[in-house]
Amino acid sequence: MKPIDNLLQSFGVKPTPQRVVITEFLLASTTNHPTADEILEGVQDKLPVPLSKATVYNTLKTLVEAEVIRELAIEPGKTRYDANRSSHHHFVDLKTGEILDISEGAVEKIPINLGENLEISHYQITFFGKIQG
Amino acid sequence: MKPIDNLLQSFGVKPTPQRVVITEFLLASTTNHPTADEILEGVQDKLPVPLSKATVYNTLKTLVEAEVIRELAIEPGKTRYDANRSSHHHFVDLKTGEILDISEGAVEKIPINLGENLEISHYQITFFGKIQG
DNA sequence: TCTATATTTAGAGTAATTCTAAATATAGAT
DNA sequence: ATCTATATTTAGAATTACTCTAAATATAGA
Repeated sequence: MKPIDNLLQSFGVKPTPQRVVITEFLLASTTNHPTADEILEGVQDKLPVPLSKATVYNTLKTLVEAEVIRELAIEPGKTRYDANRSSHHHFVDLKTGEILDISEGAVEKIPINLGENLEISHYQITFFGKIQG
Repeated sequence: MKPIDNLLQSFGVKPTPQRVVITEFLLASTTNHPTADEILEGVQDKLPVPLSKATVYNTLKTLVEAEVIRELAIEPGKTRYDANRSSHHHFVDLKTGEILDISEGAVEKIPINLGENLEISHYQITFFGKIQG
């Protein structure tokens, strides 16, 4: 059995061909965090049957709910998807819009206390800047 | 002259009635960070003329470009607007979706070094958690 | 007041996402 | 292997958030 099949199984998701190729595509997309359209575009040739956008959206929803992938709200109006399951932050290149993952270990832990009434479960930092040539 | 008129003037934005009521509405919305639709809904009675959604979107764009307000990408698919111009982060209540501003001073500065090739211009933290009753 | 420019408007258009209903695939019972 | 119930996928319609267009209105400066 393919390793992706195992991954999906272990998250309780039945590994259909559509889900497998979409998950593979996302795992291979380390710096672009594609949108649903980009996923459809990048994946449709990898199946012997036509792939509909409804399936892409259904699959992404299934994978998000099973916590195989994460949804990203970085630019207004566009939902991007991220298959990096380790805790991490993001760096957005102000020139190109490229989005890099920043491992949690790269950023010192913030000592936080926002007051007694705010119980923090997690936080997410988005850095904006330029990638040096 | 109204203080809002002055505020808009000082950012180089001509204070039309539509812009004034939209800016007032946003300044009064400290915990909900409304969407364009919520703004249209909340503001249309405050003018003697009908307010069109094109005007709401035009005005929001003008205000964002003039840096009177900020656009927020927190939930996928919805753009929210924030008239708090001081540097701040956000706290999202996982139960209600309510979004609170967290002043920059409430969070210790992070000593950051993401490597030589990443030049950070600013960062933005989103905290997720629960507001204690 | 006149004229040029800016702003606003209603409604059409577009892009991203969701819904619907039918077709196909799959898993488990026989 | 076959049958049947359930899950998945599909094409296309529908919805939502947003943008565009062209005409009407308002405003600023000559």
